[in-house]
Amino acid sequence: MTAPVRVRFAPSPTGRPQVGNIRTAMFDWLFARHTGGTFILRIEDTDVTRKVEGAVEYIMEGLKWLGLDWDEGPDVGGDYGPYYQSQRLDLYKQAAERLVEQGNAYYCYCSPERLEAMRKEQVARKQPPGYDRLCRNLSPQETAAKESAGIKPVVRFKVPTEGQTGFHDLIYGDVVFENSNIDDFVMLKSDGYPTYHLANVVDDHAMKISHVIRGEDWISSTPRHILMYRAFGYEPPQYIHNPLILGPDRSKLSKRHGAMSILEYRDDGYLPETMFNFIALIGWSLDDKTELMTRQQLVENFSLERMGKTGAIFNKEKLDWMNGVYIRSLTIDDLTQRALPFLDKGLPENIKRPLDVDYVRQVMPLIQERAKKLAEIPELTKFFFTEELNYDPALLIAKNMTAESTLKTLEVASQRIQPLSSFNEEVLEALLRPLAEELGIKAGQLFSPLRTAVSGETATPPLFEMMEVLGKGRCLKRIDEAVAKLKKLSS
RNA sequence: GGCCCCAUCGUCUAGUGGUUAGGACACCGCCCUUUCACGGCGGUAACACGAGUUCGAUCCUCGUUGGGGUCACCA
Repeated sequence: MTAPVRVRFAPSPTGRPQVGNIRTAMFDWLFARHTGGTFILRIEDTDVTRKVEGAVEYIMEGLKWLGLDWDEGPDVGGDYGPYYQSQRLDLYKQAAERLVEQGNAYYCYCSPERLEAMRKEQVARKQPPGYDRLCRNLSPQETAAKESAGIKPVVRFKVPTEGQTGFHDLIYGDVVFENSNIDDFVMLKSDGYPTYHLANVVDDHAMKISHVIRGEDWISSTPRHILMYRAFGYEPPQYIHNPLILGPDRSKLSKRHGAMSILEYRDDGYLPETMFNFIALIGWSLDDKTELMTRQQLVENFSLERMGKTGAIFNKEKLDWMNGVYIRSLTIDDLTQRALPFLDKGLPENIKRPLDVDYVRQVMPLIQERAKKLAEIPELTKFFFTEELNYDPALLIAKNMTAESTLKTLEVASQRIQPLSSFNEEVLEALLRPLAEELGIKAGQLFSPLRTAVSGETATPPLFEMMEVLGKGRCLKRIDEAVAKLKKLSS
């Protein structure tokens, strides 16, 4: 019989959730949901010095945004709490003391300064850096002396000096390390907090975690964990290390690369559907062609076996493409609702708020297939909202046209548009396309100045649809303004 | 540097002891077209190298090279 699947995402609250960590959380979640297991959120706040205020909230915000709901965690509780490691200090202390009593660990009184000097020297002598085990065999008298001197010790694990320690990773297979290459690492710090090594072993066991999914950068410390499980007499969980997300230079993705929190992607206007789909595809694939998948499809198809073992560069261009695909798949109402906050934030301040939702809804179809991120929608649509257009009058003049001919063309267009009783795409097309012919110019030579006159831009949605949304009054006013600009230009 | 991991187009990837080595992004053409997009069609582009095993290796083994990770009282 196999134990029920219980996986945890165990972030350290040191800032905003990075995509690499979020990906691990996604794999945890996908695996739990696929197997009907339990997904647990545990906060590893054992480094008082690195703790960042609000980080836990950010992490939860990021998870929720992607729809990664947890079954047990700090806010929802569960049978294995508390879910903050800072609230489980006694457990770690007891565990550490137990190993000391068993002879698997010992108190170390070495000062940070001594350790620092030791390391420096080891590096200078080209020796592999590592604790020299000075305190491993302290006599009771020496220990007593250190204690009475008031030195707060750390607890170090007594790593066997011979033999090997290995484990079977579900992705990487068997990985074996020589014990002689592992130093006596710290389990419990002098402030009474555990290190990651101790805390994760104690908690994963206490919380009955069945599978540990984490970044590949943890592989080299896994033997320490195995050694601890053995010392405690616990059965280690299954390990699944996944390859890292790399920056463009192929090194581990970090702030140096502008790395970015998942929340920044949200604020840039990437849809959660996109991020979910895209991130799942970094290091995992279904087959040789399926790329666009819903959350549900991902849950159904996810499997550890199809995870790769090579690090992957985060391909931003492809992300943009995929986001465009998802934006295009939205209904107009949905797109409108999602765009609203971005418009509110990104449109010039002098535009009246709140925005007219119905008007926004009319504009959306015109940019839906053009927007790659929600955050670029204000720029794409600003001329629908602003009164004043500022553009270089020279942009009004199309190919093989002059200021004079353009001026004349616009004047005629204005005259013809004025009497229109209905003002929509069809009517405009029926009026303007023949007009170009009548004037003896190409369609583009008429449409292009109109486009610029009406929008102030040279790249816009289709002219007639745009004019329809803008409305007759505003279009005429803008055409007349363009005429005035041209007059000024030629005078 | 020690230890560990990895290696298919520029990028993300599929793949098999015998394939024209497949897909996607990007890129380049062409088409559509009032601009920009979208869309359609087509194209350039990869098995790091060297041995070995084998009738035959991209695929299996070893080595080389390259890249990455890790060596804290951080996770």
